[in-house]
Amino acid sequence: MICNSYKSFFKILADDCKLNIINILSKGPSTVGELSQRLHYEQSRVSHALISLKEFGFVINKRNGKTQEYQLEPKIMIPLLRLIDEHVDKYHRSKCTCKGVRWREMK
Amino acid sequence: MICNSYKSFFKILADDCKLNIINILSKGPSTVGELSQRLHYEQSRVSHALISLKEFGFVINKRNGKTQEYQLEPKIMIPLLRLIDEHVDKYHRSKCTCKGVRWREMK
DNA sequence: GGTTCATATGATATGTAATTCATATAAAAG
DNA sequence: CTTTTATATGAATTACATATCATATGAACC
Repeated sequence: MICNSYKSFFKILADDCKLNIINILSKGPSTVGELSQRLHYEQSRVSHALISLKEFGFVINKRNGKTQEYQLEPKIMIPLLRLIDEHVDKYHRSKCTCKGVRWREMK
Repeated sequence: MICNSYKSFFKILADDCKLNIINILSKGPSTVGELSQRLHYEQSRVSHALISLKEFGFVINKRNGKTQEYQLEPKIMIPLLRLIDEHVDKYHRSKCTCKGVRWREMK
């Protein structure tokens, strides 16, 4: 493996499952089970996604007894999401059919 | 199509070809042919990549006679690349075997 | 108008990462 | 120490974006 950090950076985030997770975590910490329920995803699907997000430093976790609480790594995720929001607003507001809705869950 | 702008944002960038193009364009504008030569990519490969970058507002273009000159859209790309550099530095310096090299072309 | 150079478009095949399913670990509780 | 709850791991299939190849458009020059 060489210096393909940029590719990994984007590839990891280019996924409905992980983005829906990030969207929920942007409102506060959550556990694997909670995410799995709210998104109607298999537990293992959420777990796989969280682990790859964690490996790249997008989320951090803390064990609480049996459960594992995940949250966004604020230093990267907050400015990143703001940057994307601004870009999306500017370039794609017109192309987006759902007015005022910044986010909609994706299968 | 619904509001999947976030997914598109990352999906478009999660690609060696487009990232190598962005890397070159970060040093200045270039044409399809120049990029194709420098990267040893098929012309159509570069063209496809540039068009999808353009559709999402990552690059802008200007026709110059027969050639088409592409450049990065500075408002989004400059802060984005800086943000990623910082994150990659912080979280992955240790995992990267090639010291001091920020970028290496990828097949 | 015909030819050449530069880029774009479209359809199919290919390659890679996510999903799924089965199972393993880990922690608490009885 | 067995059971239950919560999460993680691994292997195989599936799904989807990219690469390729063939062709089309577009601009300049004769």
